[in-house]
Amino acid sequence: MTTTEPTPGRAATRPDGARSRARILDAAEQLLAERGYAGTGISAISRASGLPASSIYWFFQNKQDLTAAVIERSAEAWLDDLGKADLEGQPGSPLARLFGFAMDKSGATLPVFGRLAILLALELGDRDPDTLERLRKLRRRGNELVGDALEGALADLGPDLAARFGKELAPLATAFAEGGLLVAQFDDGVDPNRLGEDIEVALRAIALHRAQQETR
Amino acid sequence: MTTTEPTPGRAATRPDGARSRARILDAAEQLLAERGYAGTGISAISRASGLPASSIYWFFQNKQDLTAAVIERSAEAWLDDLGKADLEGQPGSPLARLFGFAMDKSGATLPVFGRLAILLALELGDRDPDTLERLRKLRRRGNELVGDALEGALADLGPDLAARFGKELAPLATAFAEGGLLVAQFDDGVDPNRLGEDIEVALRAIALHRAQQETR
DNA sequence: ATGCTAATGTAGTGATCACTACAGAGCGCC
DNA sequence: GGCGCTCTGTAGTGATCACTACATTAGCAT
Repeated sequence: MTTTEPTPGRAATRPDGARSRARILDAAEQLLAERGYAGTGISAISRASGLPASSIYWFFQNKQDLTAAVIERSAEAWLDDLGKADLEGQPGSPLARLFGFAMDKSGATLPVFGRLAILLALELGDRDPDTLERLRKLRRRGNELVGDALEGALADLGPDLAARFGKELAPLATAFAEGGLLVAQFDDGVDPNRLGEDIEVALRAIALHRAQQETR
Repeated sequence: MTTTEPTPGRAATRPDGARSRARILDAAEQLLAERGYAGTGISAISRASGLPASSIYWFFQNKQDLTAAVIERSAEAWLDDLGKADLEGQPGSPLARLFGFAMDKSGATLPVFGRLAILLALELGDRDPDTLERLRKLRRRGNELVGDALEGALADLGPDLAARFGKELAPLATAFAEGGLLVAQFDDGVDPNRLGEDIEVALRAIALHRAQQETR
């Protein structure tokens, strides 16, 4: 019931086929992140990609399947960025570097996958548990990367505490980042350029606070 | 062009009319907060409210008008709650009390207006500037209330700093709260019950950090 | 009780929805 | 050069979309 496979949804074999598939994914990604699932029609994706609906249904079983592919691909890109940011020897603290990469290149907005994840999770909710679970799993992988960077940022608390709170607080860190970037888009009063620094300060304080609470 | 008034959208004059209007708003509010704008059909609202579509169009001009009314009403309820929480002499710090009220009674979820605002802002975006502006204005009123509570929570920094950072950081506080509650709904690892405390610690640290940065 | 109109019921408008059937184009391989 | 399969173009499916026209019911005032 949860597995899906009526008309397999072919993979591209010829080079122009692969290009078409990518164009469809591009168009669908942009539209889904911008207007949500229900607000994005197949005809709109067809128009934006320049390919007929029959091509869309050649590569993908149905709208859900296409959406799943979009999610997967945009998450891949996001995780790649996070991974790169975590490694390269760049200036700034690990967390600040991470937020530099996490923010969209075009400005101080949520990365596409973040928008997609929040919008789809809100809109589909419990009515599409498959998609929800897919998003959960991908976010968890992101949180692991954030956790590594956070551990680095908390190094001055000592290795034990840093390791523990890096893992423990990673979801909170992404939550704050997403909330901040989200709100910054339609609410002046949140400065996205200070967010990285703010969040780092915030998490260090929270870690210290939790540590103190326990020793007492 | 921005003003809307083709078929005025009557107000209820008879008591049963008022009840019907409220039922329509109830159903629309729940569905909109759950499935978004595009995902909520008039027929679904009709079904959920038990009233025919013609009644919906008796009270409201069109779907946009109905949505605007839903936003306005749910914001009113939200601001009421925030106001009450700010005044009553209850235990806990002002901010923690605020989050107690801000969270939905049914559990640790975003209040309906918060969900509505984020979902609609994400989904409609720049394509519906009227709605966006309406949301902005209501959120600003909420931020004022949060600012007052935050000022109380930062009282130990001295009256000047408390007043300044209460106002300055209020949008960030709501952003963190919204991000946290949002993520907590589909991501374990964020404990909504600790959020109030976490955010208070976070904001105090951020305020101190900013103050220190300036005096140096 | 009668008249007025607020509110509901019924039926339908054209447009768009996701999706399909199927023929034709054009590339890849022998 | 010809065959086969991938991909595209055209056309149309029934269902649902927001919304309307209009007749009918039912509450209120006099």
